Amino acid sequence: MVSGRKKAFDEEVALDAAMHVFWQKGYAGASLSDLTEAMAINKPSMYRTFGNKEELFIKTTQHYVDTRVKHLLPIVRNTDLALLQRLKQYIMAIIDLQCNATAAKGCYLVLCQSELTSGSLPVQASEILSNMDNIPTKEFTNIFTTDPEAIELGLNQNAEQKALSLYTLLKGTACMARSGFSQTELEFAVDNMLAGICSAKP
Amino acid sequence: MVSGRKKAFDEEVALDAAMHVFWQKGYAGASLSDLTEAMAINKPSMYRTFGNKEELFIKTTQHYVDTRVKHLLPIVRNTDLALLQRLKQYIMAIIDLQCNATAAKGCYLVLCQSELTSGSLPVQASEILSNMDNIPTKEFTNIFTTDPEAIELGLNQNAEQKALSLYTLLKGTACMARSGFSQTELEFAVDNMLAGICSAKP
DNA sequence: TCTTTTTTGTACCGATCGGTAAATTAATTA
DNA sequence: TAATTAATTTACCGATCGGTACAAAAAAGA
Repeated sequence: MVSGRKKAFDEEVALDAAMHVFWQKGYAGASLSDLTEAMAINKPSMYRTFGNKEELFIKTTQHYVDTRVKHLLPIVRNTDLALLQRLKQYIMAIIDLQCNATAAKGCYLVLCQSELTSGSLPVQASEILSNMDNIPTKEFTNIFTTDPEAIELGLNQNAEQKALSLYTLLKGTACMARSGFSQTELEFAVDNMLAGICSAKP
Repeated sequence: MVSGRKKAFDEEVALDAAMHVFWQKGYAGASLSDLTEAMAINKPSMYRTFGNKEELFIKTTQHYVDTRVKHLLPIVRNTDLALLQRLKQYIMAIIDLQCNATAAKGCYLVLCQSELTSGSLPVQASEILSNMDNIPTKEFTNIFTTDPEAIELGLNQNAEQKALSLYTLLKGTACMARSGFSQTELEFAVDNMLAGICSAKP
């Protein structure tokens, strides 16, 4: 076994606490004092364990995706359900995350992506957030162009625009959730957008 | 005439420059150095003319509404055009503002409203931004419940939810615009949402 | 010209920013 | 037990934050 004093905190717990700070304040708005206070450790422990503020942010971002976002994908890929049902369930699960998260409202990624244009983010963090900005649209587009049920509904026509419409909606609900709107209030917007996508004429 | 040295800068020009800085960096992210450099004045001139950072922000926020947002309202109130045409034109005019502004992408208000929950905004600025968050929904709701054409289309049914759907969409396009998406790409989302709202069954 | 009024430039304030040096404490190995 | 290794605490670093004191500069009235 490795010798030396034992770490007095759980890295995962500290990471989750830091994630909530970034979720609430963004990258630039979260000070090291905010972070280390929430993580219940002091600065040298943070720097020793996570590197620096940027590396901590990159790790919390990955932690957010791994623990909050990634596990929602099977919902929309579960072909046991009808396509529109899965789509609705998946979108509502995301909105549930946006509205009913324990500490911070809205979406961690949407908030921090708004800092991209500000130029306040370090380069590596910028690239990671920028790359994540295309994933949901690709997922929706892939479903619309390959799923038999989607093709039957005509969703393969202008698939990418329809996918972009859903992603735009989700960014909107993230903002609305941050402003305090409830999942129930936002559900109507989902229904309306889904209805619009299905009624679109080629 | 009032004696004393003449001001060497135009207040309106300086205000517009400050607005663009807040538009790009948000309230907390915009430092006084950023602001005074863009305004081409030094700090004592700024404090003498505008008070402090918060008062400057309040004035630039009002300046944004007055010069960028307010003049779009007649579009949606112009009953010479068919309802859906005006709605589309109005929404597209807002998206034009979000996508094609000279300096900063996205919406000044949406960006700064995301700072509300962060607690990084002074109280008075918070209240102003918070109050503005209800105006568009009220405008849409008012149209849906009073306009004869809207009633004929059934938009008076669940009017507030439909209004909230459009507002959610606009917040989404603001985020998308900030990420670099074009007005053309976002137009499809508008068409889909409008189609969804009109196809909604009571 | 001389005084008064206002703006400007410079230089600074305490507080906080992200980050770290150095010594202490705790756990392991020898 | 002694030596080694790692984590903790405290105290500090230069830079920047929002904000200001003070004196020089420029415009007016007397």
